[in-house]
This record gives sequence, C-alpha cells and structure tokens, in this order.
Amino acid sequence: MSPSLSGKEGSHSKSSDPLSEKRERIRHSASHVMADALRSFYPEVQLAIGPPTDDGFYYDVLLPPGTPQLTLEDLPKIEEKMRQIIKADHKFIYKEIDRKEALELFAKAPFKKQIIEGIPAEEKLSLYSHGGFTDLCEGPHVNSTGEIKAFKLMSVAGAYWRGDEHNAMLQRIYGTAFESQAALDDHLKNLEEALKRDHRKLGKDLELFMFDPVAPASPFFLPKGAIVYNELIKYIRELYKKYGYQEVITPQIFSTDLWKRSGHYDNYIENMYMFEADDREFGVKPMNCPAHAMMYSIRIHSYRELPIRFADFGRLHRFERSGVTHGLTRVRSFAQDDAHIFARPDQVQAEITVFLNQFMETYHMFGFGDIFIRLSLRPEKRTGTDEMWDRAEAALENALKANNLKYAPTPGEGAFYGPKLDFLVKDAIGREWQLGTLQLDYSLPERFNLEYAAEDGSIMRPVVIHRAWLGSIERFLGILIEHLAGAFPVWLSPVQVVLVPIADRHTEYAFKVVSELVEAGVRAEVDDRKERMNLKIRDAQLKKVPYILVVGDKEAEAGTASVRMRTGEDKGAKSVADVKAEIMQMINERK
RNA sequence: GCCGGCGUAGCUCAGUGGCAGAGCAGCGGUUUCGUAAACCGCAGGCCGUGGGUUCAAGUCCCACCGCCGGCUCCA
Repeated sequence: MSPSLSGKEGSHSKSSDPLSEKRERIRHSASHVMADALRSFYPEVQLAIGPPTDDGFYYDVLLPPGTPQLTLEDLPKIEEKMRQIIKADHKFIYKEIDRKEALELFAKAPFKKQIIEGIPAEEKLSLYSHGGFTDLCEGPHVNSTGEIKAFKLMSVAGAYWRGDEHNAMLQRIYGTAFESQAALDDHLKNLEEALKRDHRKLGKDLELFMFDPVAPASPFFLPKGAIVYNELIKYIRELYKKYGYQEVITPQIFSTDLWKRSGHYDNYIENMYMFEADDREFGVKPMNCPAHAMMYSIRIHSYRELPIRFADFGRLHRFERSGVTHGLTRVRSFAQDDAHIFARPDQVQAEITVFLNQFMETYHMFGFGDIFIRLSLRPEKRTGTDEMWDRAEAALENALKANNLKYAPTPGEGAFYGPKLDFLVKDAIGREWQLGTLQLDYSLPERFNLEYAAEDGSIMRPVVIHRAWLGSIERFLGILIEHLAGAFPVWLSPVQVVLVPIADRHTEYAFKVVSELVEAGVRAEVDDRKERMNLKIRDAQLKKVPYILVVGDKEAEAGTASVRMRTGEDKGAKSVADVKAEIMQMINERK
C-alpha cells in the first residue's frame, strides 16, 4: 500500500469525472445566482470574480461606499432570494461578443473591464445570462437555475483583488452547491467531522499542548505532547544514524555579521526577531544553514570526506505576520528535522535519490496517502548562472524520473539560490500543507566561501542540499493529529496502556502489572481514581489510549488481564506475559 | 499586515443596560461495582486588558492584546 502520488495539486486540478464536472457547472451557476441575488439588494454592487472551487464557489464583490460590510447575518436573506431565482428556473443563455461590445457593456464595471483587458485579443469573449442577470463568463453552466438542487452560503471573508495585497480589499462570499440535498448534507457532515479532528481542539482535549497570549503562536508542549514530539525526534535520529548524518548543536542567537553574510539580513529580516545587547545587533536564528556553513569551514575538507551531512533540531524563530499563524501548523517558534548536505556536484543526484527513498519510507510509515510533489523552478530574481540552474533543475528532475515519481513542475517558485522539491499533504479539512522539502543551494557555498580539495588537488566548491523529511516537527505533529484524529499508533501514544481495576481490591494487582510493563519500557498507568470501571474505560477510550487492561478477581487469580482496545474491541483475557510481548512488538515495529 | 467575526468558571456554552448562570471537569461524602458517564453535596469568576458613555456596563462606544474564518505569505 504505497502512497498514491498525484502530479497535480488537488485544488488546482481540473475535474475529469462526470460528477465533478457536473458539480463544477452547478457551483459556477450558483455563484452567478448569488451575484444576481446580491444585486437585488445592492444594485450598485461591483462584481469581481466568482469561480467554482474544490468544495463550493465564491464571488468577490465590492459594495458601494458607505454600505455596511456583509456579515453572516446577511446570508439568509441572500439565500432566500437565491431560492426564488432557482425556483423560477431561468435558462442560462450563452452569447459570444466582440471586445468592443464587451467593453461597452461593462463600462461601469471596473473589475470586469480589467478582466477583459487581461484576456488575449485572439480569444473570444462570452456572456452567460439567466433571467435579467448577465455576467462575463467562459462557462460552462447548467441549462437552467433549477438544476441547482441544493446550496448553502457558508461564510464571508476578505480577499484582495487578484490576490495582491496592494489592491483593493473585496468581500468574498463563500458558498457550496450540490446536485442533491443528500450530497450537500453529506458535505456538511464531513465538515463537522473535520472540525472534530481539528488538531487545536484535540491538542487541548488530549492535553498535548497549549498556547498563551504571552507567547503568541508559540506552542507549549505539555508532558503528553512532549512525549509524542520526542518520539518523532527519536525516530528521525535513528534514520540519521542509519543514513550517515551527524547531529550538531548550534547557537540560538547570532550577531548581524552572520546574517549579513548569509543574505538573511537583506532577504529575510522582516521575519526575524532582532534586538540589541552590549551595543551590538543580534538576530534569533530563523534557519540553521549559516551555522552549518560555519561548522563546515573549520578546516579544509578532502573530496573523500564528502558528502558531509549536518543535522540539527535547533529551535527556530520566525516572526510571522499576525494573521497567518494557525495552531501547530504555522507557528513562530519551532524546530525542523533539518539537515544540510555538503556534497560534490557529482554526488548531488545520488543524494536526491536516497532522500526520496527515505522520504517515501517515512511517509508510508505514517500512513499518508495523498502526497504531492512540487518541483519549483528558477524564479525571475535569482543568483547564479543559467548553466548552474540547468544542472540543478535537471538533477532534481532526473531523480524524480528515476524513481518513477509524479510531480508538478512549477516555474518561478524556486528559492533565489536554487530550485527545490516541496512535499505537500492534505489535512482533514482539505487544506494543503508543505511538510518535507529539498533545496539545492549554490549561493550559501559562495557566500561562506566553502571549499574542498579535489582529487587533482584543485580547490572546488561543494553544493549544499537543504532537506527535511517532516519539515517542522510542530507542523508535522499538527497534520498527524488531524490525520489520525488523535489516535496515535502505539509507539507514539503518550499513554500506551491504562490498567482499570474493577474494584479497589484489585488496585494492588493492577500496579503489579503496570510495574512489569513500565520496566519493559511501556508507558503504562493505573487508573486508581475512586470511580467505577465503566467511567474509567470511557475516559481511557476518549483519551485514545490504545490498550485498556481490565483486571478483577479472575485476572488477579490467573495472572492475566482482559484486553480492550480503544476501538471498543474486546480481545478477552490474556496472560500478562503475552500482553506485554504484543505491546512491545507494536512499539518496536512502530505500529 | 489587510477584511470580517469572536473573547463570560479548568472545558463547552447561556446571559444584549438593572443581584453573573448551566452542564461537564474539580473537591468532600456515600457506593466496591465485569467492559463507554453511579448518587448526594460543596466550592469555583479582574465577564481578555485599558479607557469612555450611563444613576447603573458582561451587555453600548473607542483603543490595545489574543483567537477564529479568509486574503497575502510560508516549514
């Protein structure tokens, strides 16, 4: 069961199957109907764009100056109007027009005018009308408004015109529409389900981590969360050992001398925490690479030593803009399973191939099925020669091809110092997150004057590969929590076993069993509260403890424990030795 | 940073100008029980922070902080 790979990011893929195609029509049409309804309340409303999306549609609008902003409370009346329009079953009428006509028709619609001006002259322009409403639109649509069988307006949000923060802020109304009420209900149920898996909620409920205004967007890992965090690191450390990485420990704070040299002072300072001490300016590190470059430079390296792989779990701080933080997935304080590989140019491709295999192995183990690989190619603004970029991009692409991996080349998205591979997964609510990354860097070796002595004695420049499997541990944990709905595999579970004594007199035996498990390295506890066993079983299951061992007279007598799983499955009584062996095996096999 | 919403007990939430509430959790007691919530009782509050309006503010207004939904950005 290997993770399926899709070359395209889901949110950008054009649907090909009939149902998705139908929904796209329905949603696109619903967006027109919504604009129509909105216009009946605000005749002067300026319409921008109203496309279908993966799970619904939206329309970006600008209300006339002085109009109060739309809020959630305005949605019901808009929905009501939409229902009337749908009931009237207006036909959608398609009409092609020439550019001049279009510009006249939309003379008073500045956003539409801009759209028209942006469409290449040779492309035809078209209109879609229903009832008395006409919009510039490529389509396709349903035949008539009556085909929009079920819809719901979801939310109102702000959005910049054309996604550029220098442009006007528009209001975006989100809605969704389906071919049947049942499908809509199903969708709403899924949303509710996703809410239950939200890692922020589960993190609180399971006491994994907390946040506090005294450290905005910076998680406090509570004891249980710290266990999971450290288990992840322990796993990564094993891989480091296996694959020839050397772990290093580097300072947290550096003088701006370093940040100027690395380029961060010019390119990244708005994301850094800077301060003065002793009349010098310092910055808290947002990345580990400069420190690793310095460590590489302690002496001249022979070509025989390369590749050198420095791994670092150093804590990074990035000052993220206030509106962008999100639970564990976008924080200001975090660590990565970060490593920099200093390699000879001829070693680059082999390193990438090995990395890809390690990456797939890791993701397979965590059970992620929906992985997207993005190959980010040279941006406009970049350092280095074209030959260098050709070689670097080819190295990444060849490695992907050699490993039969699908990927989406994305021009212009690379870092200024080199192209990169980004590994994205989708969370429970369909949001896409970047986790792992691999970047080729020709700039850092230049800036830090990194060298090695080649076979012929000449001095050569190594290439640096930045790479992470999990990305940020924090973000990975957040995605993992949602992916698993908080039910960690045994090896990651903060509490792996809870002993439930049936009556007080069985507590002593329960502790005996626990100490045997703890001795073997299992995280086991006795629930010795003065409560009934029913409650204790319930609580253990709500806390997603994988093994619940119930012990009473029979078990104490026979030296057994009744095994109940968090799923509710009752596996019956087993000898303590057998239970212990089973749990140990789960842990050792990381299941 | 920008647009909008929200902030009341540990948690989930009610209270919309007139005495701060409920359920769960917590604590005390009773119950000692065979696989998802026993019963009784007791406590628990700078209503995010600061200012303002008012005879009176959890409630109305302003600012700030934080969170949530988006935009932009990103590990």
